[in-house]
Amino acid sequence: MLNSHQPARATIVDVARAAGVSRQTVSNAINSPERVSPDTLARVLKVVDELNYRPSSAARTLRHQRAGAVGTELNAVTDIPSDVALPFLTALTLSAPRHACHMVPFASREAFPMLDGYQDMVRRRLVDAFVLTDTHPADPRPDWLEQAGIPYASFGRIYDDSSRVWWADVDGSAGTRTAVAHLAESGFRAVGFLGWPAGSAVGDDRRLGWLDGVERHDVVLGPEAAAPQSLTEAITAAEVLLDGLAIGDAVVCASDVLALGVQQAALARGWKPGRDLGITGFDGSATAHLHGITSLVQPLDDIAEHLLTIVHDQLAGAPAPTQGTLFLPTLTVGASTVTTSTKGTP
Amino acid sequence: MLNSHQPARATIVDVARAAGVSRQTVSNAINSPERVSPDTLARVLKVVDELNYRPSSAARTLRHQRAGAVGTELNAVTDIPSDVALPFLTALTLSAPRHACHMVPFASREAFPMLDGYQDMVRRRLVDAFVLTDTHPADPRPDWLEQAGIPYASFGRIYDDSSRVWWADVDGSAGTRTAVAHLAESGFRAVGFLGWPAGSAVGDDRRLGWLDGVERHDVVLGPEAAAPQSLTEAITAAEVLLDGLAIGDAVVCASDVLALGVQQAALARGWKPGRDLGITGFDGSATAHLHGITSLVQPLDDIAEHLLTIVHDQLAGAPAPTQGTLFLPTLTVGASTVTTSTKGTP
DNA sequence: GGACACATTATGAACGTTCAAATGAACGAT
DNA sequence: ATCGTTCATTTGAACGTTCATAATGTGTCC
Repeated sequence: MLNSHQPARATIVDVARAAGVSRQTVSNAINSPERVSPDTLARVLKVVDELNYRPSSAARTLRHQRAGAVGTELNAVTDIPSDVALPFLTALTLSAPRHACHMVPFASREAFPMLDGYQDMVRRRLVDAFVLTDTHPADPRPDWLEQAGIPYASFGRIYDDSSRVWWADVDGSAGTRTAVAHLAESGFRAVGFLGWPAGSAVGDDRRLGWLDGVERHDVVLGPEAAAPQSLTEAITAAEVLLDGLAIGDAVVCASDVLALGVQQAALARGWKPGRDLGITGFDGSATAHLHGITSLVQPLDDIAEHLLTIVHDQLAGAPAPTQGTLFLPTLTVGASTVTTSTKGTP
Repeated sequence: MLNSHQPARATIVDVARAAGVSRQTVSNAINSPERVSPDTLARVLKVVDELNYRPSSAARTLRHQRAGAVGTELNAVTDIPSDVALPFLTALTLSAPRHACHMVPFASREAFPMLDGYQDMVRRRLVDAFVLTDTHPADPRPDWLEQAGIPYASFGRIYDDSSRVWWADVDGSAGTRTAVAHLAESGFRAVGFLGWPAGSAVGDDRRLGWLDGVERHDVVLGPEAAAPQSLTEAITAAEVLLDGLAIGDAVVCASDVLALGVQQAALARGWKPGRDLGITGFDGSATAHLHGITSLVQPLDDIAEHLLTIVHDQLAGAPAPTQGTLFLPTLTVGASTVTTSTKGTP
């Protein structure tokens, strides 16, 4: 008996009846208040409040032929989720109400038929648009979505084709340049680099920022090494890298996991991160936070807001921008670049 | 011109016309195929396929007075997200289609007015039910939802009131008991415990499993210590704990972060995790995976499936269960409990 | 005072679907 | 031959909203 029936929910006609006006006047009071006289507006809104009325999103969707929802795929294929996936989804979810929509996540364990989930959501008209993540070269999704006329926005460059403009990304080289500047200010001498194997666009970009930063600031060019996104391999690579560095030097890393590898390798040879060796990571992930590693935090809130603006504009038929947008990461300082320890060397 | 208009989407009447039948027959062909003759069924389904028809979820929602969606709140208040939040949401998202629904996340930066998001989604009829996470004692949500007649299911016990039955959780004591058994089999001698400060129901439960396991298996009771969910504090506590242990002993931890603290403390004194000291964590988080720590993986897929079944049953008016459900975590072995290293001691 | 502009409110229709009830056809049983 | 029965299919209505349009009132100008 407890959960037999939800309390009868008020509809627009209930409000209209109670306020002594017509459906349409209630609709106007909510959607275009300027079209209704001040006193009736007040009366209607009072009733709306009393009855706790909110327009049914389903009815609106049916009428407007617009779901008011944006789909986004959760990566359920790899076991280890990206460190930024949840914060990014949270940022999208927080931004969505500002764009009068909500997010609808979907996922699939199949690696191959990537488009199925997208097709299904479109056909059922559950979403109007998509936010893509983890776009890679030869990604079929942008192509398919454009041909189907479905708006989308990608977190991450679309490498396929430079004519694609519906994306926002983090300015990697600006980030590592900032990291070098910070290390220079903190008094570190030589600055090395631990990146990913060459060929990754994101990684190459971050490496360039390091090179550029070293040139611009008062630090010595240190050695560089590369490792895949794995802690053990990062440690191995870091050990070699540290052989070419001395106490008082620093390492800029292309990711937080790589930075963690450097930190572990440093600790293994008795170097205290921060005091003896500067280390910076990239992404501002929970991993960096947990281990006190200075990192470059991605402005996920801004990016999410921008991406939803993009799809909103597309739905409204606004003209396309001429290019994608880069956002600057911000440096958060952790123990790994703080030289003045309580028992530290001057 | 590119994205001027999406291709005209087929509706049920389009299919009906093309197949030479009525709306309702198409509807039946999709929803109750047994009610339509075999040959017309085939004909209709063929047209459905050709036109790529899928019922509009908005129209269905309006007709059925059911959103076919389940809301779940993303924690946007604390900076550091839970390690299991994303895998759990992914599991829910994967399970949802099996229950003919989809997930709708929502979030708020406000810590205080927790119910606002829930109220809003219900009033707009965007969701039929909720999946709760991070339920805590004196949590207002279960009470409010039950009074409002809104189905819900909680991942995590509802401590308030034992009459609450709409939850599923991980069997913590069974987990740590399994961990002790594994350590005993692996030949570790004494087994200590690093937990959270007493008073947390989850933590106390996991501690009991350790005690119980030590009693049942051929290991010596080691010392115990406590630390909050912070790496630096975990390391500090672990240092004290290790003073009471010797090479060949082990530590069971209430969480992966605590286990990481033990691992770091062990490395700091030159003990190799696995070979010299067994370490187990809890949750099977990305942290544990990254650092090669043996952990107890929560069966998130099963839990998600169960929770959606619960809300589905509530919506269908099925009788309530008599109690919540516990799920057993499974042990994944990492380097932190592997004694036979390539260059190891026999 | 009548025509006109304007502001405000009201009415019919439609979005796409499914339920409830009606229609028609086939088939035995009486 | 007629009457139920059953099965396959169709029709009318409704879910709640907003668009397009119509109706109403209110004042202004000549």
